[in-house]
Amino acid sequence: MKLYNTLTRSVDTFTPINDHKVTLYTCGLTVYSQPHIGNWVSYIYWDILVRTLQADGYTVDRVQNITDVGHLTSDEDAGEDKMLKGALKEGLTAWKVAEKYIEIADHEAYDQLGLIRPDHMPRATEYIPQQIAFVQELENKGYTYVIADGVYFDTSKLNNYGELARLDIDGLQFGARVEDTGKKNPTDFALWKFSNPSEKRDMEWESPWGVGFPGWHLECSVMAREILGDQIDIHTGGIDHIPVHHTNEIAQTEAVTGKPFSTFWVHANHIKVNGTKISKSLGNGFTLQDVLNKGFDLEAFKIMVLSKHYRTEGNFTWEILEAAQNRLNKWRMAMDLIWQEVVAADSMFQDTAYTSRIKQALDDDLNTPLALSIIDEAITEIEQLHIHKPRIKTFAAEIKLKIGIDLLDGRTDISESQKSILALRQKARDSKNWKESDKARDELMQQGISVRDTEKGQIWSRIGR
RNA sequence: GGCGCCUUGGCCGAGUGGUUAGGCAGCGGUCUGCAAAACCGCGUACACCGGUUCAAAUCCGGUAGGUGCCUCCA
Repeated sequence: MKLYNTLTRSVDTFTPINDHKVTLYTCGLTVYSQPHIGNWVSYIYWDILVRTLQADGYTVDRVQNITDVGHLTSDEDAGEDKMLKGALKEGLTAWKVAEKYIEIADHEAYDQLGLIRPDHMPRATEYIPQQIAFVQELENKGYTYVIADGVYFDTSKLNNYGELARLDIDGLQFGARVEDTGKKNPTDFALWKFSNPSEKRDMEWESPWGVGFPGWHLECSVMAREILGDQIDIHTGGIDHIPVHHTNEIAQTEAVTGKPFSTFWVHANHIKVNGTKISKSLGNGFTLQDVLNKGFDLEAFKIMVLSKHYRTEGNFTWEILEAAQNRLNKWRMAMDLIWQEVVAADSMFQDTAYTSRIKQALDDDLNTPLALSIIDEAITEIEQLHIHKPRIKTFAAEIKLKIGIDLLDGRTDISESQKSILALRQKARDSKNWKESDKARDELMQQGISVRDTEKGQIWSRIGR
């Protein structure tokens, strides 16, 4: 398959380090508040990435971390601790806040959105000794220095620092909005922060340098290395991570290992809400529950997300979501044909003609909008009664596997009594008893089943789900 | 202020030099009552100006508007 690599700024053919196994690391959520739809957008794309790699015959070994330790609200010295902030707000300890939102995020991602669960979901707090050991390695190699508030990474020791983001180091200066805390270079970042003695922290640990907590970027480098090894195939994240977080992950890991960290860096663009960006600090993000409360299916939300490419910026409005819901309804209603005895058109449905094109689209840098348009084509052909029931079922199974959307989800044949109403209606129609036939139609409609008359006879479909 | 990105028909959104994207909404029509979320047909779109080329939505330059990062965030 081909993937856009932020390192090279081009769409490159993907080849893993090992023949059939792909190691994949995804930056996970910081679990201090309710996830919003913007958070899920990226994970929906990474889900497609995993599915596509699997369809290409790879075994995917995937790590998605859980950031359950509070790094500061700023990469610099100033700012509040996010976990503490969340804890304070809810009257809980930082540990309890983490527990709460881990549970919520887990439910939303894997139960509600039906994403594939990563193979490893390590928590930052479970890797404290390893993080300390990692900093010691950096210290031994001479990449660190200690100042009043913590242990810092000296970015000037690397000659390729900032390569990923193409940072213009000379153009960066100690900014006016950042206090000068004694860092040697503006891009230097904390590896280990010391606890402020005047402040009570829920989360702090002993270290060779003093009591404190790990810096923001450390956990990803450490957990990726501990679980997947020194070098990985793909590292994913949101575009916001390019200039700082991923840049610093690369700096730390490559300083320790002396080898390229990840072959591919893949970044998802953000979705906006009504044209402005979603930001946790602005608190303007809708949640999955908001989507459900408005009567939409989460699969419609997934379709809305996938109808744009992962690298282009998206926008969320209820109108756009409604269009996606209508599209989903149409797909599902076509599926109802597999329960019905309709006379097929001359040619029969060719599932593989569509699924191979879908695979091709996904292999081309995850072109999900194109893949969805191919589903549209397939559905149109099915609606034209080019039917072959086993192939429609195979097609639906393939869509579920490759796209993660179950077209047959919860759909069943109509009941015997509903079938007899249908038969009665046909009888009434044959004798042109319109009053009776309309009554039957109304009765079925009340049960959520619409009937339409075609030259091939009556066709029913369930409305919505 | 510095560094980026974006601009496709009412809405969403593929497409990177010449061939129909697709969906949603809308309009018209079809199927021997009506209806229908079904089918068929309809929009001749690519911000603006200039350049390159036999040929540009697609390449180059400029203009305008929008937007992102430079503070946490997918």
